Amino acid sequence: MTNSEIAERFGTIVSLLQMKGEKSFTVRAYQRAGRTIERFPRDMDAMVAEGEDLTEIPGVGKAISDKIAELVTTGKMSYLERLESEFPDGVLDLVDIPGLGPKTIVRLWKELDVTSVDALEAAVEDGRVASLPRMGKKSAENIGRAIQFAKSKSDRFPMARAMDISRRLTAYLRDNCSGISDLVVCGSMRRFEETVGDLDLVCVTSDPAGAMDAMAGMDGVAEVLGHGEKKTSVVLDSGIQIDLRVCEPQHLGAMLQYFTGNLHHNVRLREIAAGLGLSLNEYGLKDVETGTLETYATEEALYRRLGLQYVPPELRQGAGEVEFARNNDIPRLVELSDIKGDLHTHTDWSDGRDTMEEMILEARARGLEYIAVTDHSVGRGIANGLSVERLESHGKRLKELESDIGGIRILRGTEMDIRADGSLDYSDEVLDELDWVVASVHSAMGQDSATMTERIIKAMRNPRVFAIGHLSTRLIGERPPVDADYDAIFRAAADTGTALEINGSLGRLDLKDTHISRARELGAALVINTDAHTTEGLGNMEYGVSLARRGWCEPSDILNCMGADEFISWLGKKRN
DNA sequence: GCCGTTTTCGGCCCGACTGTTTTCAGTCG
Repeated sequence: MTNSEIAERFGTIVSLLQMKGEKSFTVRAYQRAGRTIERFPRDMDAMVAEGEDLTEIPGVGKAISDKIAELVTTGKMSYLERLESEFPDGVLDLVDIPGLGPKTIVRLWKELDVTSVDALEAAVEDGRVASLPRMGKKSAENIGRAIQFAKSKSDRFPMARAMDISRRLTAYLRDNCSGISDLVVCGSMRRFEETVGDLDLVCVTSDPAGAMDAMAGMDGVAEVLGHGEKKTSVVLDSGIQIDLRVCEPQHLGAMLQYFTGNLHHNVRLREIAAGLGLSLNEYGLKDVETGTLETYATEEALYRRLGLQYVPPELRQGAGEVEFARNNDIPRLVELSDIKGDLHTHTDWSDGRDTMEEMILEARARGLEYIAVTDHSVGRGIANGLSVERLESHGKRLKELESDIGGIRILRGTEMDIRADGSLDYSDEVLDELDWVVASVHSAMGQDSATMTERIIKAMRNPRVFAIGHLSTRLIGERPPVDADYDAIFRAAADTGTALEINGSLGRLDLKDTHISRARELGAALVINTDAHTTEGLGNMEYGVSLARRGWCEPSDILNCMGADEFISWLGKKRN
């Protein structure tokens, strides 16, 4: 059973406990535990099998630990089954309807015998919902619309899609509102989660009403959920929700902090504030005794006042980072300017759009000291993979360009297929002629865990393989990651000195954050690459860096933070 | 249900908006 599946069960428990009217703190304990488990870098399955103490996990105590153990060993959780038996089937489906909370769901069930989405729809139409006390025509209409929305809405948006929407949205607001001095996209996008639920924008403007109206009146707004003086919420035709909040400049620090989150990070900060006799809200810190408000124009100042080191947005996951900040243990995370080379790029020799020359010039313009051009190997027929003969010409051409273009070192590379049996697409003799080899899985992705694990480790044992590309092969929202023993792969990477790629292409973001942390812990070397197929694709480095930051990477963890000379000498050592 | 530079018991974050109400409950983030 995967961690996600376990987390899903905990999500169900949370909904049921809320409907039961259980103490909010109990509910929150399950909520927190579920979230922690979902993101935990190791499988609960394996930890239980190895007899490890789950209560070491933050937010997991005796009760929850026992429930996890029962679930992974028997496949069932008696506590959950008991809870489920207290509610009719179908009531849980109502939880997914926005605006409908546990209190209302229970009322609908007890007072109208509504136990399914269809029954609710009928009750809205025949006026029974509107006739309930403290409900009314408008509430019933809203529920009706929410049902339609829930039926059509997509889940969270992959980062690639959300980034695109966010860019157009901020451009629209800047073009259509006068007086905007700051406009920051906060929330999960600023934390660089791999998917985004909604977009949270914070805006400083001399014309708040204008910004509120511009948001509500934008083309492509399907529905206005709220339209107040300080906050406007809309849903776009694409189904994504936008929350725009305006504030005054002296509140910006607290406002950014508040809307960047995540929830657990913010709760932790408020606890710390409370310990100082202060109450943290989106306007600043309020002295509990006197009611005086301290305001902060920057997040840095706010964290400092709380006795904390500044926590970069990517780390604000409510996973212990606040304690690190308290002890001044937040490392200096890798930044885009630390990256000196790109080690995974494609040109029109295989399935890239642009020429070698264009790609190299763009890399140089971006300030890189070196670039590996890694067109596909022969096995990628569909991607115009290079035969041994073409690979030879490819390398020659790159050497010519290195001297013609100048100012950037060029590595003759390949992104070579790891075949289904773990053998490689080029012979050792061919690989010996190359400067840099990334090996990747592109086929037979449905193999069982043991086969896939052995396949990848076999490739790593070849000293000519410098790095494994996009290890999990997932495409966010499209293709699941391969089934493999990732811990075993990370250990083998450390043993063989093979680097693992952090692929910054927005559709991939692979390794994912928790795997990065784990691989780093186990001593594997990492590289951040763009997997660019166009000159613009070289901009993916920014995303790869954000992802690496979510994995707590420092420049020393990342091979391509080395300057060209140092890196090339590392290559020589690795090969021997 | 979890947890401890306030604590092994008694705490546990805070405000905007809406709808149906005349003062607030519910939901959301």
